[in-house]
Amino acid sequence: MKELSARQRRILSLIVHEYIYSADTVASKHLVEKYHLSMSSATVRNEMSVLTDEGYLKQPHTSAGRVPTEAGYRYFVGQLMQDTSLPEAMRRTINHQFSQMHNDMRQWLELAATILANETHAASLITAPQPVEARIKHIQLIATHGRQALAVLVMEGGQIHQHILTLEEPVSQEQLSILSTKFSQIFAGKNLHSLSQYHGPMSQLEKNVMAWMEDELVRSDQLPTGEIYMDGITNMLAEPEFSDSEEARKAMRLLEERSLLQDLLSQTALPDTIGGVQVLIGGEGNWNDLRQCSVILSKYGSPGIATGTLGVLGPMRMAYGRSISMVRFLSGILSDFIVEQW
Amino acid sequence: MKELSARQRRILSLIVHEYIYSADTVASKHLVEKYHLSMSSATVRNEMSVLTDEGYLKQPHTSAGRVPTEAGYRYFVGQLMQDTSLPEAMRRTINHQFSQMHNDMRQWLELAATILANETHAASLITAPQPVEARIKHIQLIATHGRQALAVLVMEGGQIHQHILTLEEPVSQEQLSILSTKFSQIFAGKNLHSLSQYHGPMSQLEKNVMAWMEDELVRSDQLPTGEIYMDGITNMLAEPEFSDSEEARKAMRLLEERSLLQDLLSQTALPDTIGGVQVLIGGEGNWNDLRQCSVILSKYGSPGIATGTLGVLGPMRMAYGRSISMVRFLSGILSDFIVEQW
DNA sequence: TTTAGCACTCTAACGACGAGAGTGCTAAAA
DNA sequence: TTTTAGCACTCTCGTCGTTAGAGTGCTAAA
Repeated sequence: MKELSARQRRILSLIVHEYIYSADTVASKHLVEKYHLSMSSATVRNEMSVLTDEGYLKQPHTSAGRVPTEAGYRYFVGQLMQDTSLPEAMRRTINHQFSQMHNDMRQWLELAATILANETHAASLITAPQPVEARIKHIQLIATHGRQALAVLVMEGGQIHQHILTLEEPVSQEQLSILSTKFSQIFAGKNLHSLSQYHGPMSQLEKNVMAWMEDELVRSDQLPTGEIYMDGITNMLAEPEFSDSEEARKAMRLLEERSLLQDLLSQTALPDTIGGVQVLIGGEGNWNDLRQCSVILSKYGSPGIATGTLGVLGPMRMAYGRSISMVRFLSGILSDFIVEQW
Repeated sequence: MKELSARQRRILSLIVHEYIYSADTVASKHLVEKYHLSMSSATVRNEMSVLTDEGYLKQPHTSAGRVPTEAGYRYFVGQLMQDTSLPEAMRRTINHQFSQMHNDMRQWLELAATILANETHAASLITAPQPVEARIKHIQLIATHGRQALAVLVMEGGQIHQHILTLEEPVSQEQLSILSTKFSQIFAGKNLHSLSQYHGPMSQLEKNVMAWMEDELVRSDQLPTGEIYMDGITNMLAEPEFSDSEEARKAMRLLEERSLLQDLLSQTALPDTIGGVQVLIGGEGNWNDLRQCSVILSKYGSPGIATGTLGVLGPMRMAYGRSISMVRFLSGILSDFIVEQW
């Protein structure tokens, strides 16, 4: 596979641009006219022919314009795309929206998902941040109602697990407070894995609490993360490539199937990586149902504290520049939030 | 609009059945053959003609079979449908699945949404249960990390609000405990509306807590509920009426737009109500985007404690009998859970 | 190396056509 | 009076042939 000449690169770039814009095959003549190229359509045709041989373009049928191939998109994203950063005005608008939120992670994640979906016209996905290396800081039990008690586990990072315990019999707040103090002293500084080292006589209540904490451990261990925030799923349906609805279903099934989605979001170390943003084109890897789609992913958070993943899923014919900037920008916002809050 | 004869009712019923099954226009001859009717197709045709005049059937074009109209479905649901209850085996299977869950509301709601979607082949919707008449029982502040504190508000029903407060400066757990006790004494038994009656000098911390509680009040006041659990959205795409994807988008947009969805789910006092289950056909009311759809809704929970809504959204050509039984059954399961747990 | 010109190919749109499905009507049968 | 057989009529759907137009690939000249 030869190096492409500057002119070939230019033409490839324009074709990708134009196709992303119009969703229609792009013809040599059209290109020359629209971009006032200083060459004839015949010349463009020759170059297009080369690009086709090299595998960057294809034509749906013999006498139609060209369309980028998967390789074409990949070359575009990796080599041609100028790294547009978001216009200042938009940054400000978005920052403003976040500043009007409460300091609530959920709300921020929802807002981020909404903005991401609206601005990219694709489906947005965000996993809740997953705390790193969890150590227990404090345990508090609170009587709520009858035989119910709320157990709160505060971790050193500052994040919280909680659960409602159903007790054998009602227990007063005093007793619960005493137990809280005891447990806090025993487990402070330990991580959840060291729970199993604690043995000895336990009341029913204590067993209850222990059982829950172990449960919490198992859960935080095996699930890469918990909730997933999404928005803009219907944006996909608006794209012409999904008008047949069978293709759309395939891609969307993946969004509903949590386990598949988790797999996808935990993808890492992929070919095209730009400043922490990963681009998966045409379901590269083994995402058969995503052959028509591209995915842009980025981690966010702070390595020492907690990390999550955010990204967009859209048709391969996607505004990569804008989407990548958007993902990167929102990743930054959420990271800052985490650092500040935790 | 005259009364329908028994035979007319029978034929209407069969047509609705058949259309729900086949998604295709149903012809007089087809009906006679498939169901071994003891009359000729001509007779059926005459009756179909009457049913068409009465507005229960229509034909897509002059020489095609009949298809139920909105009114036809409504008559079917209201008058013709025999009230099938779920087979015992299925009840057991489902009960078993729930029994294997932890006592966690979230998990139950998710499971219910999944089962509902799979069994009805439609999209399922469940709102988290919303507590009724909230009175404060206890307030607890817990130091978490630096200037962060977790504030927990326990209501008499037993449900919990919580929030992470960011304080002006670090505050020790002792101080927080003192304040917790003070606030608990002042507000115990009050509902959130009486917060505003408390005035007088307050520390920055106290103001902080108060502000949050008022906030919580406003939120629980205006939002009918919080989270919404869904599943099976892609089931809609599989239905032939949504193969054109434009219609599908309209309906799905509604699922993404939280505010619209809230409106829909809080619909109540609708025409067709069967044992607490409400059936909305063809977006009756003013749901223009749901013209092709039907919605089956039921409240669940316990009037004194907390209630939520669950339901399914599918094409008008939907298996009403099965869906209604399913909704009713799951509504019962969730109600029991709430009564038991709270 | 570029470009004008032209032949060639393929799609998309259109209309014609026939087959088939299903009805509505009429007149006979029950 | 009700049911049914028979038949003409209507409308859709798939197929085919045709055409217009878009766009290419190639060739030969600039």
